[in-house]
Amino acid sequence: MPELPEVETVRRGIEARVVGRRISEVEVGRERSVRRVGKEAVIHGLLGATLVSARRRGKYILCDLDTGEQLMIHLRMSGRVLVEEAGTERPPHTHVVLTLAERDGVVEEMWFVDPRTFGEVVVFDPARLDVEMPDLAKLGVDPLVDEFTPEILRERFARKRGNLKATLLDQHVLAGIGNIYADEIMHRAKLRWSRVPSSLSMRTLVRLHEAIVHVLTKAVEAGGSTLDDTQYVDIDGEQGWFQTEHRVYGRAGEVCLTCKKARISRTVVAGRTTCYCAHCQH
DNA sequence: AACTGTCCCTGCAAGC
DNA sequence: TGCTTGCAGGGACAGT
Repeated sequence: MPELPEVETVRRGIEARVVGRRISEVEVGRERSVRRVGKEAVIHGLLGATLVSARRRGKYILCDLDTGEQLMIHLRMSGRVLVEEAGTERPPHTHVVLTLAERDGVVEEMWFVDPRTFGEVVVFDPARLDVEMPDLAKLGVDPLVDEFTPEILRERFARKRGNLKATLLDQHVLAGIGNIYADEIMHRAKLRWSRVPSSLSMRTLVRLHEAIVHVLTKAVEAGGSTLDDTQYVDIDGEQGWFQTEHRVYGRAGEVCLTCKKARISRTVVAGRTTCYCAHCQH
């Protein structure tokens, strides 16, 4: 499932293969994928435009266009972005196709593919961010893009009386962490999901901060995680391999790789499957 | 204000 | 074998 590392991998692919290219044709097959602003706005906003950058905040991919507008892509659960030569057979659930004008005699297409249709493609005027993209405007701190220190973590956690896992998943607090990396981060920090964020000592916050940066950075280096039951791949169709580094996620019932004593426990927190080691995490 | 539960959607795997 | 059921989950939204 695309979280910060998977989204960052896709962003890099867009930067390498799509930025600088003019969009010569736009096809929208499924209107649900463009539900926020509608089919006409997306087609009108992208046709003839050139992507001039590919940035990311949390799980949002943001591309500046030479028209002054921005393209936003959110993969949600099952979204994928692929670039293939025009004429290549498109996979099922290809909902948006951007044809990239000919370069070196080759015409390519950027596909937005999304079986579960939670993902979306939006074109908007950045001056109207607060109105059109309130979720993006209220996004929390991105641990790899924004300034991120243990002190910032302390400020963000100060009034949080719920549990640590729900807080790590709250995109208004920190942006980019999803279910897999929340579990992996808490295991590295040796913290139980049930800890209360506002009660954590500065020493503990320093440990958590290190775990957040470490896990996300290593996962980005690995190209993200590709799980058995999902089809996450990068823009060239390549899998990530961070799943081989997972120490708790998807390992319920197996022996903990760190203490080699306890078996990984499984429970449901904030509606999400949660895996942790009861021996290592307190 | 902060937190919890529900819903959206499809593919896949387990169970009968 | 072929069906049904459950599960996966990001984030908006409604309700407490």
